[in-house]
Amino acid sequence: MTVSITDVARAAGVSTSTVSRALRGRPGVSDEVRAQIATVAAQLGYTASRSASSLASGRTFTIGVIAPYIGRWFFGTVLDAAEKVFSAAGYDVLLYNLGTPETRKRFFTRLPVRKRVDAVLSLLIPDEEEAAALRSLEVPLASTVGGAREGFTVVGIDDHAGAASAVRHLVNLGHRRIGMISGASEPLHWTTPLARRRAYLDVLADAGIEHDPKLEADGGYTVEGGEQAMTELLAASRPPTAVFAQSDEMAMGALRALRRHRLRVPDDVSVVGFDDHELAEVIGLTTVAQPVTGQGAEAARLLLEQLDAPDAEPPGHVQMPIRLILRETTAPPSPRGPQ
Amino acid sequence: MTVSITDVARAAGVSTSTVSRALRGRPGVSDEVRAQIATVAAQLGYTASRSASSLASGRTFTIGVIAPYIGRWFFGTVLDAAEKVFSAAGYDVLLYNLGTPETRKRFFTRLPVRKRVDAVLSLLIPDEEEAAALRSLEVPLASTVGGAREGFTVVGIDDHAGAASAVRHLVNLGHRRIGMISGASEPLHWTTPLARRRAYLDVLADAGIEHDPKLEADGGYTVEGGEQAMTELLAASRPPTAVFAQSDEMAMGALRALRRHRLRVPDDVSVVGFDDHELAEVIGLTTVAQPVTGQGAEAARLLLEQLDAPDAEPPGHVQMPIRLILRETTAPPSPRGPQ
DNA sequence: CTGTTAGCGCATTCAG
DNA sequence: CTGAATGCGCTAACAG
Repeated sequence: MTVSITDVARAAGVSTSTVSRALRGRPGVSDEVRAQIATVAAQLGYTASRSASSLASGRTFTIGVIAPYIGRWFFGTVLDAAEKVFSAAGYDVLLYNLGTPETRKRFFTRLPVRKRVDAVLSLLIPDEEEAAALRSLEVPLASTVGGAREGFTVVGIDDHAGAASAVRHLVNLGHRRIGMISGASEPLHWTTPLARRRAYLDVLADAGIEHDPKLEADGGYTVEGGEQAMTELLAASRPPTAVFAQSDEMAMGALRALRRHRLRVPDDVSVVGFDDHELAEVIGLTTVAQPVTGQGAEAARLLLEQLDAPDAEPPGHVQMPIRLILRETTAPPSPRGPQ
Repeated sequence: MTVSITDVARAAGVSTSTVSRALRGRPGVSDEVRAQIATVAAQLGYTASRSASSLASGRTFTIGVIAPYIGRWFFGTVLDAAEKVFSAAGYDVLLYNLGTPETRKRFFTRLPVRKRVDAVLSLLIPDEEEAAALRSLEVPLASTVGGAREGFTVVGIDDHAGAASAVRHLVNLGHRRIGMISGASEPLHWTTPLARRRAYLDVLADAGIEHDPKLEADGGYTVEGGEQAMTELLAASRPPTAVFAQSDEMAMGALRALRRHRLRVPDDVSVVGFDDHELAEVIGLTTVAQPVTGQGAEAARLLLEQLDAPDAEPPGHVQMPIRLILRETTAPPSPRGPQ
């Protein structure tokens, strides 16, 4: 039924080892024979069985990618970019969507990628135990999120600097009551929201603005969460005149809440997001842009580099540039005061 | 180094076949021995090599998913949903991003999934040659896009009915000059935009409205494309009072163009989209909703069903429900006329 | 219920 | 430059 290397060898009148060498471009085959074999293989529609060749060689030509979500813009975009780099180099991508605690736990205990991938790209921040499990695979590891981590090549951004630039922008515009909608604070090892919050506090302190805990709300990184969080902030006795949302999706939720409350943006309330979501421009959202596609591609590239040169010292942490993009959702506070 | 089935067998004092049977839950092993083996395997941190077991059994427990994009909302969402179903059933997902003509061509000529997957889910519409290539894999095939197709289980929507409901809505509001921003018309086998256009023409004809080719523009399924297309439409001598965009992303681009032209929505121009993108609600976009998550999950489920019962006749075409969602971007035409 | 024996399809020694 | 032999780790008959 399905054509194997033996069929090609027989049809070409050579041995299977010659076929193997010829097709993979290894030395030790005359150009003549090589061309002949290529022709025969094409005719027969031969493709080497990945299972068999990985079993024999130990290499899988497959990269495992683990992510907490796929449908969400940031992750889909990183994945898209990384996949292109991998496939261009002849690697396949094995995808694991680890959104729920159960799937996540099952993945790390059973480690289905063991002996199945040549490297792993993580789009989620593993806790210490999970990181150890990944290291036990003994393959190159990379990540596009979180801070530096032993055994991983992390291609990230300076979350503190990014968040600081957003909040400082609001301060410079003259805002004093600045709220924040933060990302999920639940998994403690998820350092991103912590770093961004730290920046928020630091900038306020620098500006001599007293921190008001009532001006903080959790938006869980979703549009709905952002909407709820904004609603909470508006319910305060003295609502903010400006809000820093830790992600564009939450910022969009905030915009919706403001619209429902008949508040104008930026006249009544200013809003800054974080990410530069593909629709941020459509909406006119002021935000901190991070090179999402670039992060995915760069992480993939660095992983391939390690695969090519296993002995070289892998880079630990690569910082990608960020920049504040001013659009239409921020302005000086209304002279009439909040509301 | 890495622990194999032989190590487990030796440690448990049984043969490798018993270990194999025990760990895969096959009959013919006493509960006692099975439990013992499970313990030993866990202690040693044993995971069966997928390469070896697929080579031996012919089954890969892997599903190939091919998509034209991943970062774009529709595809990311379908993929997310499908992956969850597959992984819950113990299957891994091999992802192929076939966005460019080159990657696409390479995939279909080399067919890297051959002997590597137990089934294929396609998020793109293959042309006849590509479909034949997939059929040659001799594994169950499913798709979430396009119309019925031989050898495929297609979980789609009634594009004609969906588009018709959108255009009819505009007609019912009293619009006579109704424009359309269509999806990429380039690959001829891409039937979706054709079906939606057909519906547009049909509804206009039904309403006794003469079709004006100047009221159609191509938006290539992107936000930027939608913006450009809308700009073109506005440049017409008699611009439309309402526009049907074949995707929400193009509708969002249209909204942006309208804003730039200082036209109010829906007062000056009404806009309807298609998809119910996650941000459509945030923007208040009237649109035709399709159950994207449901389509991905259902297609995955049907594929697994075929894997479980290879002899059963696979369903050819499953129609998922659609519905028009009225929000804030559509209203009767302004009594003052266009502009 | 359990062990023995053969491959699955290929890459890689080692000879020639 | 080429072919013959060996084994990667596992599953699937086949015996017992």
